[in-house]
Amino acid sequence: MVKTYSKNQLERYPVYLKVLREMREEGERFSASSSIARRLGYSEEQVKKDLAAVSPTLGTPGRGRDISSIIEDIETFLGYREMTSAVIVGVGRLGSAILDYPGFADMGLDIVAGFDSDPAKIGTNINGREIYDVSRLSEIMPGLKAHICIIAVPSAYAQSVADMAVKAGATGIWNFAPTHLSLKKGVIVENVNLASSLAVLSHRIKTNLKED
Amino acid sequence: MVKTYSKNQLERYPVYLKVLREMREEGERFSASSSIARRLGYSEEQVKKDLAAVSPTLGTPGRGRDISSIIEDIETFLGYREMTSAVIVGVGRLGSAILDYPGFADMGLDIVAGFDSDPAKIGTNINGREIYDVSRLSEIMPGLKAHICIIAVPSAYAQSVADMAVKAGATGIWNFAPTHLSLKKGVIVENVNLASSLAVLSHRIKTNLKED
DNA sequence: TAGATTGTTAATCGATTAACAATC
DNA sequence: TAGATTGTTAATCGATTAACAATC
Repeated sequence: MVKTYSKNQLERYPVYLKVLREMREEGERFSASSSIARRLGYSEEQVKKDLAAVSPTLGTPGRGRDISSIIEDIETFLGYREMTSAVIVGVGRLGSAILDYPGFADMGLDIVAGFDSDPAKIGTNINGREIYDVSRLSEIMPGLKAHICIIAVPSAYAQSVADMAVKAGATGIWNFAPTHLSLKKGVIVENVNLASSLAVLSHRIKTNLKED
Repeated sequence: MVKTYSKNQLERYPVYLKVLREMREEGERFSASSSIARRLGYSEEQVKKDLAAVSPTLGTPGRGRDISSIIEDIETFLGYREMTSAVIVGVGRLGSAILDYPGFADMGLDIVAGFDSDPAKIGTNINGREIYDVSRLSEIMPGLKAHICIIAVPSAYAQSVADMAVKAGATGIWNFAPTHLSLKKGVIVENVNLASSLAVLSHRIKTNLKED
């Protein structure tokens, strides 16, 4: 009887959070599933189910849910209220964009160090995070107590970086390289695949045009 | 009897492409669904269905499919063999990383111009693409025949940029800002939402740990 | 009280997996 | 020919939507 959450469902929670915070900014105190659904283009039933699945705080029939409570419940569910350490490998343009983005801290993700192979970058500091030689990954990572490795290196190096990271204790890989990684069971890989995202966009546009 | 493709399915095609190109590099000429499935951790049936859905070239029982033919068929299906023009709004760290990435051209996406509000960037050139003042978006975009707008501005500006882009003829929005956009029916929005991606990763790691 | 919205069970819809005849 | 793998139909599984009693 353990609750399970599909990938799609998990992806919706940060979206709810965003909208609920907006509603709170606008001065609302309570929100009905129907109003959230309308804003997001979701069905009302889906919103009800999704929120009930993570919120022990019950809603009030006739009035809706207390916005601050759901925000808190979603934040707790998503792990935003405790910090997890991560390292990033590859601090090129994309990697430094990630390091520079302040939002991850609010999501409970603390990127504590960076690694790169470029001598010009090694020893520097990006946003207070030291950049080390990637060859020292397995030496340094365990001491940082980081179990998430963000991979932002070119495709060709991604698999070997992932292998090193797993040896150094990574249980989760956030892969920004446009390539598939094979890792032993038990290691979670989440891919940010722009080619896939673009495929969806292009196909939808094409299909949409044909309909007219 | 028109074939339809789910979001998940569409997202898989670029992954197949990557693996098939690797197999070709390795000197293979034919591939069985089972071997592709094994590499990717997909089920064999899924691979068979996915490939059959986009490939008019039939496979050979007992031998598999001709790798070069499927590659060609997937590329055609994904629209990689004809160019579509796009503009990008916001050329900060993320925006310039996107402009700098050479891969999109191979996916049929031609980013023809950039827009920003920073006077220091306006009038410059990134990778051969002129950067214009964002206030001139509606004036310049129609002449570029670009119907896709990539949004890489801070959240607060994303909705108004999207509205401008749609007025200027955009039918597709590739949204990298961490916010939900509301647009009129018929405009396709595809979000690259790192918060959602991280939510999936974190939850999977947590669940995984509990299982042990 | 009446209206609105909750939480939840049942029905539907869609996607994935299993099974198998066809065939190179 | 026998083995392998195809393409496709049927079965299963899971997620979304519909329906509705409970209640503030």
